[in-house]
Amino acid sequence: MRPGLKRLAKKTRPDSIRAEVPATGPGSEKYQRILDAAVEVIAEHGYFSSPVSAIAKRAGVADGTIYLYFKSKDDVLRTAIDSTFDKFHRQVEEEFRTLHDPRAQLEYIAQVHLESHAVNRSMAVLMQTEVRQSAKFIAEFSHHHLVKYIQVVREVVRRGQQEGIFRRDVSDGVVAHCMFGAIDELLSSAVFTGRVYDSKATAAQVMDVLLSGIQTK
Amino acid sequence: MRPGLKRLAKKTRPDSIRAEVPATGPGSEKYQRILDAAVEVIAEHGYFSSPVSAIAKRAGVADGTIYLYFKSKDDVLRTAIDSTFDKFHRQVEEEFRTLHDPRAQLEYIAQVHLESHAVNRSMAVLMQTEVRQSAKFIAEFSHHHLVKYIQVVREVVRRGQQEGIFRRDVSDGVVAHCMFGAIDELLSSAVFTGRVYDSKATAAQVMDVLLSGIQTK
Amino acid sequence: MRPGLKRLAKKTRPDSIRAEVPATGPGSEKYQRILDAAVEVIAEHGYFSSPVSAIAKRAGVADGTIYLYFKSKDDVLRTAIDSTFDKFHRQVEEEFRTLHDPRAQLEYIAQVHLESHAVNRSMAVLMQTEVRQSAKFIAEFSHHHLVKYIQVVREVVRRGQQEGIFRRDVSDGVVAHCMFGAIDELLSSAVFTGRVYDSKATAAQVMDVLLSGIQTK
Amino acid sequence: MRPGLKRLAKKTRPDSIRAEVPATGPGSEKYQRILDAAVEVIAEHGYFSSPVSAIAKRAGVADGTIYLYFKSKDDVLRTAIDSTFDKFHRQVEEEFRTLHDPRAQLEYIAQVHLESHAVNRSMAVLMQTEVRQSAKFIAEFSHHHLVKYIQVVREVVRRGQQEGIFRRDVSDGVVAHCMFGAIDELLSSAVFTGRVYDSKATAAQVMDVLLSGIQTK
DNA sequence: CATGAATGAGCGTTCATTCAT
DNA sequence: GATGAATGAACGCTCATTCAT
Repeated sequence: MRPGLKRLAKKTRPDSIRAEVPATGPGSEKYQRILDAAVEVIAEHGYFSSPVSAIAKRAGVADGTIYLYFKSKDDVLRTAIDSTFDKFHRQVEEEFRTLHDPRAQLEYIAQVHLESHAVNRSMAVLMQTEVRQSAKFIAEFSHHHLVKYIQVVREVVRRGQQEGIFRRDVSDGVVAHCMFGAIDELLSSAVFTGRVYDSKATAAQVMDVLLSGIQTK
Repeated sequence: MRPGLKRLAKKTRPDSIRAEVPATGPGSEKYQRILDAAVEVIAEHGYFSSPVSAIAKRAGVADGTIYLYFKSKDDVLRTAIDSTFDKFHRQVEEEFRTLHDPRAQLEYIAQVHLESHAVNRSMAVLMQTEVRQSAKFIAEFSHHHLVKYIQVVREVVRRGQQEGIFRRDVSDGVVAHCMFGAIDELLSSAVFTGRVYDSKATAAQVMDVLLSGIQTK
Repeated sequence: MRPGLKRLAKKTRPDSIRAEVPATGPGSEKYQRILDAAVEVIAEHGYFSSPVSAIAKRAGVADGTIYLYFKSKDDVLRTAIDSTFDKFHRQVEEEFRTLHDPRAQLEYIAQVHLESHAVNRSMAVLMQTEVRQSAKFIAEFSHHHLVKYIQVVREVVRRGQQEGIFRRDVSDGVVAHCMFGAIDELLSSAVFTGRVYDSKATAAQVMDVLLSGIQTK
Repeated sequence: MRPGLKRLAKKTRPDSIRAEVPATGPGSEKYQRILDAAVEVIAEHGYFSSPVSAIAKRAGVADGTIYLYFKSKDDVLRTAIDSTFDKFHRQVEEEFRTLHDPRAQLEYIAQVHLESHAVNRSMAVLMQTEVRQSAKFIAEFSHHHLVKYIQVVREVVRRGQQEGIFRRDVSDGVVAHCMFGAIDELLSSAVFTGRVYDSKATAAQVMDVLLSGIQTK
């Protein structure tokens, strides 16, 4: 891509040769190893109780090496959280292309959210423990991700209301927060107790409660 | 030493009466001032960014004084969180003596939970931001409180199921987590955005969703 | 590797002629580029605030390359200072072959010294800011150069005294230090304030003061 | 002084009892010990080669203690340099009250300047080695001090010119820089070689050269 | 010759905790 | 009981230097 530009700048090194992955870039193996190590260590001890040296050790690199790949300790955590949310949103976006029923869409979101536990337990712990921390640098950028998540749910709820599937006399915002909070709490509880569950089945149960309520008719 | 001063200050109250409240115990005024200061400061800057000296300054005492009342910095935070949960449970227990309808009981819990924001904003911030921290010393004992909260809700749900008010085909655990999570997330969102709301009205909305679901009949 | 490129650049000069200048020796182009870059960067930020990587970048070489041409970071600075003093002494020596009047000799030294600002401003800054640093490795070898400078002036003064042009009742050492210090301070002041001046005119003024004093007769 | 104000704020602690010297203030013994240690260590190894830990060790305190008395490592050096210049200016100001002849005034300045070597050799080294360093934070505030010194000399020179004692056809700025430079260089040379001299006699010699020139009549 | 990723010792600074007063 | 000066371990981060390629 943009071959003209590149060729102009580095005429002697054709794109065909190691065009991908700059040595210390996001794609390199060490980059990923550091990220994974950081997620593990921070999940175990918390951000502030995880010295950079502990992350480096877990990743099998020297302390200083971390700073070849990331600007700061903050940057490592930020990157890990960003990429998790990004993956979540990409997955949801992809599925929504073929899944149009609002009920099914909500259930899909619930399921993907709950699956995170199984996919990467450390990351799930980290998301539960650090994302809402009050340290301003984390809180502020994390908040942005949560807002985006809520917005996606709100849009689905609004569409469901327009289509007459959902009640119009409840606030889409309240519903979105309730749904996110319910799922997040189930996940959180599992994270803290070490319980495992079936994501699909649990998602179905949550949706049943959300859609029909718990009161007998 | 300095017996004159002491006598001057306490002259009106014989030692025999103050015996139950040790000078540095939970009842003393300074004890409470330190706790309040800690909650405020930690709510503003986070636990790890709140030096003990900042808490001492806010409380109007010397740094060292804190260690006459608490074993450690951890201990201060732990105590603050403990007492908040204790108060919550006492309040719920008290109300349940006269409030027996499971629906009303759940709504009462929701309302008290949501009210915490208005009652002590700093404490609400702290509960949202520090309680789930992964720093082991906080996470582990916090978990105990959350479990107790969930258990109270589960019992109410189970009673509702026995009384035929709630559906029997949903798990009381899932319902409890959903309810706690929904309320907590609404509170959390308000904390982060600085929004204010009407606790009673919001509690009613949440209960409406939880009891009746969002699906049109 | 990349033999084509190399051959293109050096095609006109057979190896037999380049034999005297080892590839990484003082005569090579890269050697000089590194020295120049070092002087510039150090003049801008100071020795201790100039990472080797910054010098390498400015010189357009890799960090490691510097160590092919110099033993250490110290060595780069030392070499730069050495070569500046050497050039100064060579220039003075050359001129003295045809310039024999002690007054004219002193004025020539003053002028060359003051000209350094115009010739290479970065080098002038570096000479004013780093040469007297207390970091032992710099201070000690710099001192040697200053001593040599003073000695040249002393010899001129002594010759002037022998020739009856200069008073015999003042110490040649004191005079030499006064002259060096006066010129150096004028240069230093210009370096720090960014002022520019006419080297010849300023040299004349300094010599006027030194030769005739400031007192009215 | 300002007893009303003080009494208002601290009514219970009469001024007569330890009215001077706040515990960590500039007057305390440890404050001075740290300053002295810093001057010594920095004079020996240079600012950037003097870890705070080395200064602390020399002062016989823990590393952290330094930060109870100074804001930063910079602050220690800055304070040392400031107080030296302040003392110099106070001394000159004081003497000028009774010493009015411009020639005598210049000679007094020269003498005080040269005496610094004997008074505190480490401080003299530090003044020679760090004051003109290029590290911006030092250079900029140091420059301010040098400018003030030069200004004092210029004023004396101008007064001498008005009184007809000094030639009017030489620039007061050039004369001031020459004089400062000459003295500073003599001092510097003594500092680097370890030579000792008689301040009064040397000051007299410098003034002789400056006033009468080195040329025979 | 040239590269630049990797190293790890060393830096300035913070802060929970202690203890002499 | 109360103080706050003092401690020193621990932190995040930098950078001179090496060495496999």
